[in-house]
Amino acid sequence: MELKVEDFSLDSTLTSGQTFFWRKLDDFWVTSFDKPVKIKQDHDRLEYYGCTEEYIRKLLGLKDDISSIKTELDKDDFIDRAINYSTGLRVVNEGLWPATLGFILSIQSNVPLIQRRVIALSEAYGEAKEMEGSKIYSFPDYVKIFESGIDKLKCFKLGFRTRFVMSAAEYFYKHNMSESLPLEDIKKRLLDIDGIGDKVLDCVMLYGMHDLSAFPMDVWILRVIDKYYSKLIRAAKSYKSKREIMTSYFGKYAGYAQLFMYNYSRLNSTWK
DNA sequence: CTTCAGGGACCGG
DNA sequence: CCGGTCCCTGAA
Repeated sequence: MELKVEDFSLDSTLTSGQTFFWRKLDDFWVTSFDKPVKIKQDHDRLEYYGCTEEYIRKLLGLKDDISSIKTELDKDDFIDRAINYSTGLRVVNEGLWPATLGFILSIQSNVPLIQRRVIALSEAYGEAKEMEGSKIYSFPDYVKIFESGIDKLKCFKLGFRTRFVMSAAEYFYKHNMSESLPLEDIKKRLLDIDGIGDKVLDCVMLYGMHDLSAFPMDVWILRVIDKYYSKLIRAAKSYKSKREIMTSYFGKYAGYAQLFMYNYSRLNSTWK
């Protein structure tokens, strides 16, 4: 199966720290959020197996009108540079639970470490499925995590994140966390989970629910806005007040501005 | 060997 | 709002 794309880069989208459950096997990127899927890009052509075109377009943010979004966000010199540096980048839409687990595991961690943790958990709490002869584990299941108990989870050396992961698994197990709930209800519920604060919440809403108005601020973004948007944020000290200012500045697509700025700010990072 | 930071959250004051 | 602390890993 294949699909034409424009202003899209599979490599940069999947290695930009939004999603942690992809592996590159030969020329293909492979994942299994529920069933095994593999995708390869050749210029403006995406070649994919294991799912529908609709699935791909949703998962990789290909439904977004990226040129309109970039035009609307292009409000100053700095974001203009970030936009031009981020050709092909899209905000993914990987689902509520995958984003919740991924960004709990991201706390005080670097990207390769997060990826290793998700892979390791998938081999214990995911389901092994076959794809063209090779075994692919699906995303860690919160039911299995909860039912297996805390002692097993400790084997994965997640540090203080162990109880956070169990808290999330228990919450998803016991409550109805449907993605079709109103966004405000989902936010309120997520904050009841031990290990989800403002920042992780914003990541889950942006990358898990594709709420493009969400504006997660990690240490890199905070450095950037302190430097380049100091006039805007002025007296704002707290996370909430800074977020309020930045989202009202960039508008309903603030999440894309955040992704471009994050990507641009990591030019000199150690793992790129 | 030690030190430090990595896409923070939580608790106490 | 501020500052200390939490667990683990890898780089310096």
